Amino acid sequence: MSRSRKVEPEAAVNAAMALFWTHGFAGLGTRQIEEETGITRFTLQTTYGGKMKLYLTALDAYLDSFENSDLMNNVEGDLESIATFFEMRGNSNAMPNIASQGCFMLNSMIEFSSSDPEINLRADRYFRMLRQWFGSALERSRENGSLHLDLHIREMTEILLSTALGLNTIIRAKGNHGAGEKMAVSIARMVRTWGPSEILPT
Amino acid sequence: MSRSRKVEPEAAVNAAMALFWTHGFAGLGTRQIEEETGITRFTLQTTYGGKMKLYLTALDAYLDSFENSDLMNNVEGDLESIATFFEMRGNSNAMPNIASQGCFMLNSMIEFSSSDPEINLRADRYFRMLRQWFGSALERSRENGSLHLDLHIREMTEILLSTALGLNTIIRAKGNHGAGEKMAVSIARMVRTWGPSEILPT
DNA sequence: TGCAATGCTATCCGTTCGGATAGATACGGT
DNA sequence: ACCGTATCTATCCGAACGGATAGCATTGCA
Repeated sequence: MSRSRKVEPEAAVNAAMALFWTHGFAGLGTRQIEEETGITRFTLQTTYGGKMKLYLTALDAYLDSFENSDLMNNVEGDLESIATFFEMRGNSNAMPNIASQGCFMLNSMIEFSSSDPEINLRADRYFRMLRQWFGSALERSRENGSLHLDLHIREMTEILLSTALGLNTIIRAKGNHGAGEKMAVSIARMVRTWGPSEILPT
Repeated sequence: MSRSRKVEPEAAVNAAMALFWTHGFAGLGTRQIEEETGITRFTLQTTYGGKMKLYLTALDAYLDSFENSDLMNNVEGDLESIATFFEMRGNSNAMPNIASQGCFMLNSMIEFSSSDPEINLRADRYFRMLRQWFGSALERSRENGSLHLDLHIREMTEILLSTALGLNTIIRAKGNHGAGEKMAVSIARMVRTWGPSEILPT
């Protein structure tokens, strides 16, 4: 058989994910990938198919872990789950350090604009996931009778999507979750006003 | 005296703005700047101080034109102005083509993260402008009695900021304003529910 | 009409880019 | 112990990068 790998593929992809997440695609060189992941430039070509393929692999891994997270698979999700989602995103203690770099998928969409079909596919997957999760949580709230009747679920879903993107933007721009805390708390509180009680504690 | 310039500085900076806006900083080479703006690489160094300085100049011009726009200087701005702002942003016919590339400042924040002090200064200016405009429009609505008493102006300002960022993100990701229309309309409608009448037409 | 000033053209520089290649090395089945 | 195989190390490549420089062209004023 063959010589054993210096770095396990999973660890390598995770390390590459963090690097691309932080520096973007154009901002990260293959030599830096080599240094910080342990992947040699040779292996980058032969095993991972080059820089762009590795990037897409890392992005897929990112979306996979998002999709497989406890949060996204909580079949009991309702209005309160949504509020908690935003509160967590803006809380430094609840999030890993890397999340201070915003959202990898969002960063990717901004860098590539809509010019790369492979990126577009993944962006669509991301939007689908978020809309689906927000939408079904709102539906569940409606069924529970804990959502105002005059709210449009489709429209509220768009609102939630936009605020989630905005929150990740400001976190990246400021470089820490704390900077998004005020925004996250505001969003969470707004979401709760969509529930039956609309009294806001001051 | 000296030889006259081939390209007027203002036109050159505007052309550079559109290029950086579209391709980002790392994604745009000095030779491409040369070809598409008429600025020679020589002049880029001597007159504009290099690629980064030109980028910052273009970014400042972007923020200036934003600050000096009719919209931002409407001293009568209220809840309806905010709703209109979002509707316009998502309307292809009301926006210049370049706006399908999202917001130059947002793109810049994502690309540079929080690593460049010069970019951070401009990001802060941008946030200040948006928060100030949203905030004062909300205050005016409150004074007019056309804002729900139980709404917190500071928190609604954060919501509006996040949705504005999110809207620009999705427009860039999709490559056209139309893609943001559903989101924009949803945001506008939510804003109007903050007014005295909370009945939503279906 | 000549002169000083400035932008122009053309070329060169060193660096870094992503990727390719050749030979050394380590591994596991036989 | 040997051998095939896959990964390693160590280069090398052409291209593109941002920037620098020398000399030509053009300008308005003296």
